[in-house]
Amino acid sequence: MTRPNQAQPPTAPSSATVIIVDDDAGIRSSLDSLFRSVGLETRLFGSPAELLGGSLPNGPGCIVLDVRLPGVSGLDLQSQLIRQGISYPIIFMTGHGDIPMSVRAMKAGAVDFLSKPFRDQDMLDAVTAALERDAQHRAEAATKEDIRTQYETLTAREREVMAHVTAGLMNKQVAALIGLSEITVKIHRGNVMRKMGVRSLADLVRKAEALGVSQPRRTTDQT
Amino acid sequence: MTRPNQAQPPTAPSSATVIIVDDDAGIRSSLDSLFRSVGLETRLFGSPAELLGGSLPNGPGCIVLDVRLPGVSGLDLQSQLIRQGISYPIIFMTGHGDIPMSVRAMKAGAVDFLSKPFRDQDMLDAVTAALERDAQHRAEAATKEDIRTQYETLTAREREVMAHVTAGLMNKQVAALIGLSEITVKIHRGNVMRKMGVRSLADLVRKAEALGVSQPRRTTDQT
DNA sequence: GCGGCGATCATACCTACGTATGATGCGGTC
DNA sequence: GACCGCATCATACGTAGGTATGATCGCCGC
Repeated sequence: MTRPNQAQPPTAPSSATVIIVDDDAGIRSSLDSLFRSVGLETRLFGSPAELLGGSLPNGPGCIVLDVRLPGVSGLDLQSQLIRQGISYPIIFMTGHGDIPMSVRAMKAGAVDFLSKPFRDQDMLDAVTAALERDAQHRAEAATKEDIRTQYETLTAREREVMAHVTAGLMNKQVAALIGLSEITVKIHRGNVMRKMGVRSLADLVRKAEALGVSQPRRTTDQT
Repeated sequence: MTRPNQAQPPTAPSSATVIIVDDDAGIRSSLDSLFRSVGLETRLFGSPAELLGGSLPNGPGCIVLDVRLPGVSGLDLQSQLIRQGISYPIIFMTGHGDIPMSVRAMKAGAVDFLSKPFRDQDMLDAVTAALERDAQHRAEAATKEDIRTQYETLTAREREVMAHVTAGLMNKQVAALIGLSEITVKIHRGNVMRKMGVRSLADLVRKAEALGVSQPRRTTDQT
């Protein structure tokens, strides 16, 4: 099995990694085969500890996780990963699950919850959905990260001015509010536009929204 | 049972309605008592048909639904309500449910999925969560509806100008783009600001974003 | 056919924005 | 101590935005 398609767009499913966590070596092996047969990379772990100890791939992917695991349970691992900011979508498998367990997992954001035995196709469908969700999440996170990187080049004053400007205040109002002359506000404002990589106020407002900066303010009609 | 609390804030839990759908009159009755005991209004239905035929309350609320129902199943009813734009959060109950059923319901947006018999407190917790979700949803929908109402007072030209202006174009660019003089664009722009009830471009941009109007445009640094 | 509304444009005036030039002061760093 | 980044402000000029006044034109409904 050679892989003739290495130079593909990074969002292509074939460059994604499925992280398999199950204490049954047989299950790991058959899932490994299943995912590799459709061109996916895999990483196998026998326990949550192994997963947390080992290094996770950086690229797109998802986790396929048995609920009943040695040490920490799958659901606990889910919470733990969420707390650690590891945001791979999770698909649960279980041999002896019950409804409350599945509901808890889904409430916590699981993509799917499959009872063993499951059909290969069901698992592949779930993984496809998970990878789509991951790709979506990554795209949003990347955009937001770029904006945040730009925002971090701003000085304290520039951030202050940005907040007020994107809230809809005029330069003179900003000046009065933070005790500056209008010309100084203009300079800061110009710096903000340059550092944030925008050429219109509209785009600056959008970036400010993405960052959660700026108070929306009351501007509804009359005085 | 008089209702001494008619003049309350609309978001107060006690003014919310729980819509109960179950074919078992005993269950209906005991759920009715449970919810009324904590100050909630109730509406009882024995089948999906009754629910769809009857008139639903306009105010905040949620639906408590048995999965197994005469005629349409609870899950089908869920899809149907979604298609009809009825967005009450749904809590499922079941006596003989299985995991795939619960997963399907949760994927489709159910708040919770309780197996009978359940503890009263679990049901109340689920309803509380559902009402919170509903309140959140209503607040967002109301805001968006207000903005849309304003947007609908705009003429075709005004909407066109609004889209370009909120995309970050200058008046003269908008004018060239749609073949007008700059002064005409200014007039439309002024009308847009007035009709949309905003006094700053920043606020207009935010409303445009909420409406999904305006193309974000490429403004990243260099030419 | 007349009135109203929307659309179009011109002139004019004022305000707001943006930037260049030049200058001062402060708090760090090398 | 010299240098640098940041912040501050003034003057000045050019562009962009906003609105008022006034006018023409086309469409639609009464």
